[in-house]
Amino acid sequence: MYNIRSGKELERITHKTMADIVEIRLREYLKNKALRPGDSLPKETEIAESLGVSRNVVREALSRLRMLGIIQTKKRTGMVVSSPDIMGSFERVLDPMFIDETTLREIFELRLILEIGLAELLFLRKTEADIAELEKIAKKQKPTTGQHSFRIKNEIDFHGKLYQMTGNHTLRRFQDMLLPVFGYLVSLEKVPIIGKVSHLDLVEILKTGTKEDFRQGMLQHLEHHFSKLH
Amino acid sequence: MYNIRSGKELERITHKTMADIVEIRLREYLKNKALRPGDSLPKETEIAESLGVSRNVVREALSRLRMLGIIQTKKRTGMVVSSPDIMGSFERVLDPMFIDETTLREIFELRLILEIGLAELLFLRKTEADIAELEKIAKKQKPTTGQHSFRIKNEIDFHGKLYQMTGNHTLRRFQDMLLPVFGYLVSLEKVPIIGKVSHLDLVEILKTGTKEDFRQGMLQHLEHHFSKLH
DNA sequence: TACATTTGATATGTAGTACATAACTACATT
DNA sequence: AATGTAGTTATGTACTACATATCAAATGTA
Repeated sequence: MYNIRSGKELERITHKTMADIVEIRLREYLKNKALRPGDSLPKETEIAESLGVSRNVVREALSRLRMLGIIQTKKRTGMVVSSPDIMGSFERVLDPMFIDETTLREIFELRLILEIGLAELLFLRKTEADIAELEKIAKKQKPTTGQHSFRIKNEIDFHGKLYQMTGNHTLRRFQDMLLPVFGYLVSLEKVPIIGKVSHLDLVEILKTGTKEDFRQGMLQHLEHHFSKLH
Repeated sequence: MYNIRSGKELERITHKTMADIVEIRLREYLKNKALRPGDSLPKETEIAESLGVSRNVVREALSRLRMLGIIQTKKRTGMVVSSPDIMGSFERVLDPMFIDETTLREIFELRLILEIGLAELLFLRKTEADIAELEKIAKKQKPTTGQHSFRIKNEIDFHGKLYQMTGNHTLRRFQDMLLPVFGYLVSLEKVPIIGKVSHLDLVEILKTGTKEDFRQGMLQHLEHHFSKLH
């Protein structure tokens, strides 16, 4: 059960436990049998017997798949394949607590990139109602009375609304998860930095401008973030 | 252990198993004690006793954290907190097999958006050597002899190189994971569609053009994908 | 003293048994 | 036909026992 990757360097020897192996075998099983959500799996005892391991080990592997939402279990009925919430599983590890500084910065960049590309979907799907709501959020922000915590909340509300306006639910949830990372890094700013282009300016562009205008506007709005990249 | 959300509608009753609860409690424990990678956890039997559950249940919960890379275990030494590979955990569920059509489309959109925003990092970090390599990849593609599988591979190589050139490792891996989804959707195309702007054109823009030129070029290159959105 | 070897202790890994519990099925009751 | 009851079954939980890797201290050797 040892695994030495024969490359240039000596890599870490990783020991696979039975639970690891069973997890892999179960994934292969799902793939090979091309099981779709709703299809049912053999019962725990059968799996254990087939693989020649204790039910205990099987349950540890199943517990993982269950957590990810790949399978669902019910007493007496047994187990069925399910469609996992892909963002939910992402969320399980995306905690600034665990993540090293480098990755945090990279995730931050990822967000900036998304924000620029957003214009595409935004101009495809924006509605009058959405723009009105966005404007309401933008107007709440008073540049002078800068309570730091409020500023961040408003920032989140505005950009969150933008993501929601794309009509892409997955994208919206992705941003939701990136928020803690974003918040963490912004909280390091001592002085609140206001971009040359305000939220209200962006709303105006959405009303009367073009996709390209919006991209440029967003770039200006996030200028102080981009300028920190190197 | 029942949970009835008292709202307007009757919502589904969700049953939390002990393993679910223990998983949550362990996450809280890590948070509250602000444990950092390297710090060690109590041993299984102690956790089981503290929480008043069997070691079995504790192991199922730990098995989940272990899979995500949040903790690592060694015999005799015990368990230590670890920094998870965030993309790795994503990978575990991002299989076109499990994902429903709607989410697949949303992920595809996500990729298109990234591709547009990419220009920011690209023009910040491109090097002569990278551009040379990119050009080599682009030249391999012969528009006439269009073996479908080769075309896809070349497509992946080119765009993969672009992501790699951003110097953002997380982004690169993110794209890697999106590839199966991308490949799946592109494979549905009967006739290979060539954009108005070719790979070689994009290379040329990288050499002599501006960020904005590149964004426009990429938009043209992916035009037939964008045109399908609504 | 310095180093190598052996031995024991310890926490995780695996196996197996037993029983609790939810939920389906079929049958009985009104 | 609707409701209630009993039996069956697969998962959920608990407990025990032992295997195994690994660290640390004790022992032996130069």
